[in-house]
Amino acid sequence: MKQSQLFTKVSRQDPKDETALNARLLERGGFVYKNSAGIYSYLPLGWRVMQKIAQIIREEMNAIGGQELFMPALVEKKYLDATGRWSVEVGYEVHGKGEKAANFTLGWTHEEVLTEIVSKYISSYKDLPFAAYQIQTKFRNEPRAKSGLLRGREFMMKDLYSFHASEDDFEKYYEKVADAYRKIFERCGLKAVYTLAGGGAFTAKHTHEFQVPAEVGEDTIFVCEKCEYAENKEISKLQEGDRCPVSLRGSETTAAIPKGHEIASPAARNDGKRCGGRIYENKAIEVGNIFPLGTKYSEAFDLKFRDENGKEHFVVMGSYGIGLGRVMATVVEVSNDKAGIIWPESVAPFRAHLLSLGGADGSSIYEKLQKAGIEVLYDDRDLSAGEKFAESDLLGIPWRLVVSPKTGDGVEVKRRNEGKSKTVSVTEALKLLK
RNA sequence: CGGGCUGUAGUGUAACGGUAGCACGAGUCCUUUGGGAGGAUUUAGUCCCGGUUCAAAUCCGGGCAGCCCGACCA
Repeated sequence: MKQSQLFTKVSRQDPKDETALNARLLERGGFVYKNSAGIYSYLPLGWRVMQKIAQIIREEMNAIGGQELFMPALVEKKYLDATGRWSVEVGYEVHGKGEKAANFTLGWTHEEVLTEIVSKYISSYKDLPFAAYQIQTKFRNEPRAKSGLLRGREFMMKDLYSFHASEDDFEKYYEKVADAYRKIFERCGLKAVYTLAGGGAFTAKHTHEFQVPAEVGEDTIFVCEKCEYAENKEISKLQEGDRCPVSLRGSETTAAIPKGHEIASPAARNDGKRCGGRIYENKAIEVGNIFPLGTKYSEAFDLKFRDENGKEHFVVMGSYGIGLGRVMATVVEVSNDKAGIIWPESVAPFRAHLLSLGGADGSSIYEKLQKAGIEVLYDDRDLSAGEKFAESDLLGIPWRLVVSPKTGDGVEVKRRNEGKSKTVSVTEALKLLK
């Protein structure tokens, strides 16, 4: 894409009244536009990042058998009445003009909707297990939207739901999803800590969150320095300075640690006894969560199956969420410098940022890059070198290519996260970027 | 939902109760071109409603909005 045609522009100054780094950098760069507090438009650059994140999530969800679908954003009252969640305050009630009472809510979660759908198709143990997910806008009536994209009233979420014939089967899948989540966050360039937590409005059981340590985070977690075992402060009995309670190899699992948790960290498998590492307190951003739902929703919608003996049972369920905007904002929070964002290659809006300086024409290189299938943003505008460099740094595209009278037939290549550049032939540059 | 702070061109900011100014941006023209270039010229603003006053961006009341703290929360 040619930058001269990009309708958004970067701003030199931070937006007023915005302290969260992700909001400042993403708004300045023209990745997002704030329409209202906690409500954002994703502009072309930001939307490309979201698509990259969505694609990574899709690949990992599909890899564990997730079937993608798409459910309504308008959820009829009857669904939430079935579980007594109509009155939960996080929802926005909606009604048509002229109707007195709200008969719908803007979907803030979809357990009920999907469970009802599934109940029309599932009848035998042979139909289980399976999992389905969607990537969709969720609406939550946040009393206080804050921290840029981190807590919004409207946000893109991937929600996966799984359906099982037994608790055992569910638990196996739960671990599978946890692994998929680890891959997703790693691929997005995030170091997420698997954290034991509470379940809020979704379940009375313990759940797990994926937390990325960051000052701006609104959660507090206790993390073991050694094995990375972590608990959310909301439910934890730990304190900073405590010794890690995890029993390694799971042979001495304490009551506080749910089954399966002892394999949270590969490091934990190398030792035969208690971990004993020091516990640290950290602020963290919750980028994903996984919930056991038990039979709460299947009971509400009479979702049953018959086993081998013809006996009826309720389906055991789990739900698993990732906030896409929150992932994007978290990447910005943990990957930046004074000049701007440093996108990991996996989620960057473009792979290369080509700048032409001093009236040089970069169009032939631009075409070659495009022909080679490399996503490139070409800054073909008539601006000073300093301005182009500064904007390029702010946008944070991983590879910067410069053509100018100085570079002759070659092209100067620099990575966003490195200081030095080198001038190479165009062929060489294409090879580097492949 | 409680508390605090703040609302002035597109953005960031100034103005004692008395002429709304500056910078950046944007438009046009010329000159420039390796770390946010220079000149000329144009553009555009006091959140809303009410009150006090000869006079309100400024003081008062009420809304609305934004940010931050708390409560709440995927």
